[in-house]
Amino acid sequence: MQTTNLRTFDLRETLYSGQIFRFEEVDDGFWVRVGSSILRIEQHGDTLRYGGCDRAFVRKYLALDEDLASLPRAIENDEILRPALHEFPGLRVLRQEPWECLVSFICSSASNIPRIKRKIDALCRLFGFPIEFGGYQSRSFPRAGELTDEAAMRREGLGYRARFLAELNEVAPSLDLESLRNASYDDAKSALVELPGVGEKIADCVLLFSLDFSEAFPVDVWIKRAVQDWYFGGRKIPDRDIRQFASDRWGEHAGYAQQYIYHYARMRARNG
DNA sequence: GACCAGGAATTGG
DNA sequence: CCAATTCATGGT
Repeated sequence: MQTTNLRTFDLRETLYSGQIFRFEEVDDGFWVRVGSSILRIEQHGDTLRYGGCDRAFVRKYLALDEDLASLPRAIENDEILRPALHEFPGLRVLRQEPWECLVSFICSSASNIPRIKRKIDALCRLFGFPIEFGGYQSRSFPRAGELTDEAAMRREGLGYRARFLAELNEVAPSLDLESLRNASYDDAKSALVELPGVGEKIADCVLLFSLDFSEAFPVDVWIKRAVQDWYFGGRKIPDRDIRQFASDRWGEHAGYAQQYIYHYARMRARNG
């Protein structure tokens, strides 16, 4: 177990903000499954204790290397987001591995979080291999090319997403997601929406959560309702106009604005 | 049992 | 181009 010091980072709020689905809170810390690894991560004040990976991985995955100098001001200046920033000052956008992110968010389509978790667990049971760390046992996330059995995925409750995943798996060998980092936001997004089961929302999730496109603004139903209610007096606004609004208002920080809107809206909904 | 959830794809203007 | 409908399944 190693430790590292932090300035502003809130592990708990970050993990519960809808970016990843393979984690479990146990004994004042978290088991986080990523790829074929199991991480144990605990936060005690501004100290992070972790095991199952090295320091470089933690910095990359938790995006502790990110330059957030101009972010607080961008959100602080938005009077609607200011309370969200003050309530969750350590909320961060993680940096996931793109294949796992893409597959996970294809599973997320038309599902709430418990259902998303079940679908992803089913994929790991079907196509992953056993993994263990610190007495915690689980299964690895399927790699590109390993989502081979559409019928099995249907039996395990993946529904119509089974066909998308099987089709995605077919083109996976020629799919270089990392190379999209070198493209413009528009070009990278255009490439992603060509993939089966990937529309603009999921493309934006992959761009924001794994490929460092901080301007990406995924519009799901929570974001749509919140933006309509908070910025447009409750009027119905098309998704395209919501994305344009976000780009105009927050620019390169739209991704973080989205994360604050999503988490804040969901936490408020839970408390009535 | 009807209806809803919630994104993508398809179909019908 | 835009709006309506369909998809698979679990929850109310």
